[in-house]
Amino acid sequence: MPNTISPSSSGSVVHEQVFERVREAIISGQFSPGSAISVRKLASEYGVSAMPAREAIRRLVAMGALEMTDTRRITLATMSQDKLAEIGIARLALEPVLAMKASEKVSGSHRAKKRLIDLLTHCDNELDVAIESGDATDYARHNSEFHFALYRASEANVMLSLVESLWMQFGPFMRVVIGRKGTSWFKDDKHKAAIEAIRADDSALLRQAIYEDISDGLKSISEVDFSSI
Amino acid sequence: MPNTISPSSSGSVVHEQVFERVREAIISGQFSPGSAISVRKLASEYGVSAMPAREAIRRLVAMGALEMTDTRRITLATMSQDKLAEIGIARLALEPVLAMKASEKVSGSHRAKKRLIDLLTHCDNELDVAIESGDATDYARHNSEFHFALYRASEANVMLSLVESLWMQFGPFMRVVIGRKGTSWFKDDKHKAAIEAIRADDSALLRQAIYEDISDGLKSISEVDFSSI
DNA sequence: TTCGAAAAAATGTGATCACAATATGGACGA
DNA sequence: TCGTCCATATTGTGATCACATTTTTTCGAA
Repeated sequence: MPNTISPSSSGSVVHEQVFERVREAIISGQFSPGSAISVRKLASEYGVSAMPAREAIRRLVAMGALEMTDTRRITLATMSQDKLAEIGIARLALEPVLAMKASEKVSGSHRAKKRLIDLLTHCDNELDVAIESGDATDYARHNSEFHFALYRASEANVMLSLVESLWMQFGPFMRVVIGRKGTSWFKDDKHKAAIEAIRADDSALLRQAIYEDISDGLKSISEVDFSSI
Repeated sequence: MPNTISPSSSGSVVHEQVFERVREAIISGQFSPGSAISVRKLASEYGVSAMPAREAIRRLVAMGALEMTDTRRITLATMSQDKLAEIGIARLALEPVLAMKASEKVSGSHRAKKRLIDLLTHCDNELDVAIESGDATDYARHNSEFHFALYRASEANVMLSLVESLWMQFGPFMRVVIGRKGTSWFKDDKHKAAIEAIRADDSALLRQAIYEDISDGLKSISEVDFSSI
């Protein structure tokens, strides 16, 4: 039981720790779309009682990461053409703005800017390793880490929460697509361009880079056959 | 205790009914920003046990409608200049798109289009009554009803959920602002222009009308003194 | 072997209790 | 009158149980 939650985990509230763990797992694609989740299974998996698992699940359902069937069964969110289109529109509308805000935030402080650039460079390097090795799970995790490291720097928590919700909804689906098409299909991201834009304090250019990064990614998966996922 | 939840309420799940009731109350501004909420109080107010109240609260916290203090107290979300700016950006990015999608959805069916126009006209008429009578609560409720009647017609549930989250966050604050400045301050909305745009199947024009409606509303409250709310 | 009905297991939900932490109100002293 | 401290009430959280419903498995008949 390597997933057992230790008392030292961040946040002394158990249901919060469960939520964070599951969130991480969902975004990095460790669950399959439509797969079943249950209160007791989740509880025993993390070595907690039913209550924290219930609360974490309730929260994940509210964020759209989990769905409840008509018979009150809990599953991971599924994907459809329409839903993916919606998520694409929302991502393109929100994430470039977050990126721009992040750039503007750190442009005033050399220290903060360097810290962000270093962090993003680190994430991107790990991403390149994942692409090289073809590990879809690592790719999904490090790609999300790159984006959210950038977005978090904007300190725009309201919009950040919306974007998190979006990522949790397409994360499991994205993981399947990556595993099917191969990580190399997604190697031409705009991450290095984004880092350079931050370095140049060019928030408009960063906005453009993130927009294209998202747009390209969406294009890569638009011709996927949904019926088999 | 007129708020007691009856067994016949929609959705046989109690915590869902509690959630809906509180959500409605929050959007229509029946709570003050920062006011205290507790599990047991909410439970007794709706005549239910603690569990459904807990689950409803958890869900509302996940949507940003409620906040948890550092000492684990539950309060209604508060507002700040930064937060309002974020909400404004997100609203302007998402809601006009929802409106456009709604217009495109109903433009194919005369019956659906007429139904939507009638519904929106009804909402707008009630809104005018609220403006006339100066009832801030009625204004808040009917204004939200107008917007969401439109957005729901888009059948874009992912984006709709994001927008709902935004409204629940600024709803209580908005209610205070309306009560302070008076409903007549908000009488120059673009609702009638929006209805006409739908009638003309001009989704771009509708998009513009909703954008301006939101933009004007934001402008009206941008000079509010936050420290007293 | 296959299909369907019955038995068994699993599941979400609601209710209640215990507990540690926090907030509240009042008494007391300066 | 004002601040400090303490007793009390309130609160979020976790744990456990019961129950109705649903899912899964089992087993026997065709």
